[in-house]
Amino acid sequence: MRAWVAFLDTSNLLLQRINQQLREDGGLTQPQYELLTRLAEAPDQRMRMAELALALVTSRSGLTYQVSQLEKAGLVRREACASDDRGILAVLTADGQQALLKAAPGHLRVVRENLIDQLDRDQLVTLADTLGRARAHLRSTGNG
Amino acid sequence: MRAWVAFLDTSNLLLQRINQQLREDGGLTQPQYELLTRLAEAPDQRMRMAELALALVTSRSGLTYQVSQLEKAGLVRREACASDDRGILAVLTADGQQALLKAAPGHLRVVRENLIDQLDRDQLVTLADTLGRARAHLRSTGNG
DNA sequence: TGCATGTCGTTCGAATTCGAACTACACCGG
DNA sequence: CCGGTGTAGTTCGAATTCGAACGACATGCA
Repeated sequence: MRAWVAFLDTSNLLLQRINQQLREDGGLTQPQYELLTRLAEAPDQRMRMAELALALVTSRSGLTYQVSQLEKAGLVRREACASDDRGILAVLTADGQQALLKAAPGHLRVVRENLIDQLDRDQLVTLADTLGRARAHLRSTGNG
Repeated sequence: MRAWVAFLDTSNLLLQRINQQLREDGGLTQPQYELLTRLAEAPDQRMRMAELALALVTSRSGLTYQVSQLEKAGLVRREACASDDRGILAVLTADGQQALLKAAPGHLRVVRENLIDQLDRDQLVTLADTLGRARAHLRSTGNG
């Protein structure tokens, strides 16, 4: 249980720092940064809404809101899905790329200073493996 | 970086499950459960507002809101602070105790099933130590 | 004592989140 | 082709969050 409390505290503290950093840096919030990152890593830099919502662990309505915000800011574009008329693809724009490149260094610095540099390499590898395992279990039992 | 992404995902997934479980179980939310727990662990089951806000990693205004909600529900009581006329003490009531006892088993079960049981004892100890270290660093560099 | 600075908790408005209800479309068995 | 069931994305209202501004009190120094 000690582990869980430490886990939650660390998560909250880090998110606090990250949001603070991103706000000083430019107009992005943490959820928005995360969203853009997923799009940047996706094939053709586009993703289905439902898939994106799952990846970001947010509700579909919440995703609709954030994508709308980013679309107004010109960082993301909506596109119809060829294979499914119901589907919408969120696509990263050139401006979105730029915003991500601009915000990335500060973001990486905060994560590095506050998490990575506090641990040695073994601890870090163990942490990634351990949490990867927990995440896999959580995803595999999704709502069932 | 893999570690940080896994960290964030796991945290979000677990919070999702916990909130879902608590909602099915009875009227508490996760932040409220966390708040009551801190009070239950505190000497005389009471804490200063500012101290509580720090412990829960939330804003002071956010804490005011949650304490007001819990006060309306009768689970928490506000008390003046003897040593500082500005201060307010949040105090756990008997009903608050009851609510905590009622919600605890389900909460513990979810954390156990989804995190603790997925790891062996070494991993768990390492995780607690590792995150404890990161948390200590984050707290020691608080806003400075 | 009197003033300057800082802290405590609250209030306020804006932004973000969620779940439920809804519309449009896909898919399957007849 | 056609109804029945399920999924995709959005809209809506309610709840929660934050930061900034505020009034009340504490603390240090002259």
